[in-house]
Amino acid sequence: MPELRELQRLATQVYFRSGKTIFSERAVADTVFGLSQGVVRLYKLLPDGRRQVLAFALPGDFLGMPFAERYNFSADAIGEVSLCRYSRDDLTRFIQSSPNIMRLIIEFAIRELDMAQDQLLLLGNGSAEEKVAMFLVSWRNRLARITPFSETVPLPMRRQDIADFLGLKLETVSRTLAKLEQKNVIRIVPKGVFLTGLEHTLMVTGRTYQPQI
Amino acid sequence: MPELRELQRLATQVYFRSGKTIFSERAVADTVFGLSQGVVRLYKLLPDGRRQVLAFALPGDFLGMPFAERYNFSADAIGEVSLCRYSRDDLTRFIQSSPNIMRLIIEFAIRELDMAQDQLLLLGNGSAEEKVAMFLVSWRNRLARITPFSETVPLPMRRQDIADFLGLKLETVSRTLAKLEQKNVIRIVPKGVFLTGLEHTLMVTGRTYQPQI
DNA sequence: CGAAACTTTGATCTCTGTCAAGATTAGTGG
DNA sequence: CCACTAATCTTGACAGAGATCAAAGTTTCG
Repeated sequence: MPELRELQRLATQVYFRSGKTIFSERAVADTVFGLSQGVVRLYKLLPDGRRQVLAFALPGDFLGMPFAERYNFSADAIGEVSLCRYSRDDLTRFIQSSPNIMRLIIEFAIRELDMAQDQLLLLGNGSAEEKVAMFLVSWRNRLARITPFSETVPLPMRRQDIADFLGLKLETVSRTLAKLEQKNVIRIVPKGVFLTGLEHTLMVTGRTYQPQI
Repeated sequence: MPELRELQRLATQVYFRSGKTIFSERAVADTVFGLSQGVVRLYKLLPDGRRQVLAFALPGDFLGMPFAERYNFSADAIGEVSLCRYSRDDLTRFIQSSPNIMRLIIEFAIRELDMAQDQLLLLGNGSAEEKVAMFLVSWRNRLARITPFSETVPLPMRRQDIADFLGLKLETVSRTLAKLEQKNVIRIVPKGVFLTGLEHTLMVTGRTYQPQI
């Protein structure tokens, strides 16, 4: 689509170091980001400090929605991150200029919604083992779209991040990974896991998250 | 907005009796529905029969998304329901005809996404009591937008539906309602509850679901 | 009225959370 | 490069919220 070239010109490259917050929930969303490199955790906080990680964004993902007044969640860098920053006004003008782009945005929103709903299914119904297994498989599948496929899956995020994503405690994540290793369906390696027969333990659903864009 | 009159002419009124399925997940979405009267439960199923209720739709809500190829969830009537049915092609043409409408759709999608993410926060972090209390308050608030405000909140859905919405078992929902009644923050009445000091028990978050459209 | 569906309540069990102690890894400065 | 400290991760023991199993009570509806 020729419009996408145009979009490039509106972007400013920005960088964040590991752990830095890119934006915070409820802040006015005068900029929108597209992730170029690295991994970003998107999350919401409760007043008492409990946290729900909504997603781990990968290169190609949008952070924040055009047309949303404020950010609906916070985002911070997991490792070094580089982003395209767009001014919201520029982006809005750009989007409004083309029904094609409009439609892309709607389809993007629908995919996001579907992913969130799949996660609801998992959070509401899964055992710890189902949750962790499902997370590993869907993470592997998403990575496979942007890097050469490998059964050794890097896990740049902390155990605490995974726990908050799955609605578990970090000890439970750790124990569950150990259990999966006992079952010989994964092997835990530094900063990642090596997947073997994991799919078979996933009777939870034949579906995995559809990667975006 | 004058376009909304136009939209009326594209609709066919349809009716469903209590318990009937309006559409099923994964089916080709050649029609889109707007809910006129009644309550609809939106849900996903796992192969083994576990169910996640994603939302209870109220009059004014859209069921299914324009531009989505297939339904991402199933929907059935809770009580008698009347709907506006639109052919997807008609609706697509109509939407594409106006950037204003396009934008409304995007904003609708964003609201839906935000609601889903709030529910993730609740499912991942809430105790049974927080979940039930939060459900009652947000349900009351949504109803308040379409019917004269009343502290007696009708609950047309089954306990099982509430349980599947909150990621609990129906016995737990029943027990938790009983506990809230003991605490004198609700009173259980036939087909509903009477709310008294419930907000105070909600330290979970000051936020409640934003009703849609 | 009677059967089926739904809800409540009770007893027990189990998974996950909680608390705590080590082990491992990462980061820093000498 | 190594020693030292802080952060992260693993593992253990125990407790508790919610699940499971079961039965009784209530509502719905033909």
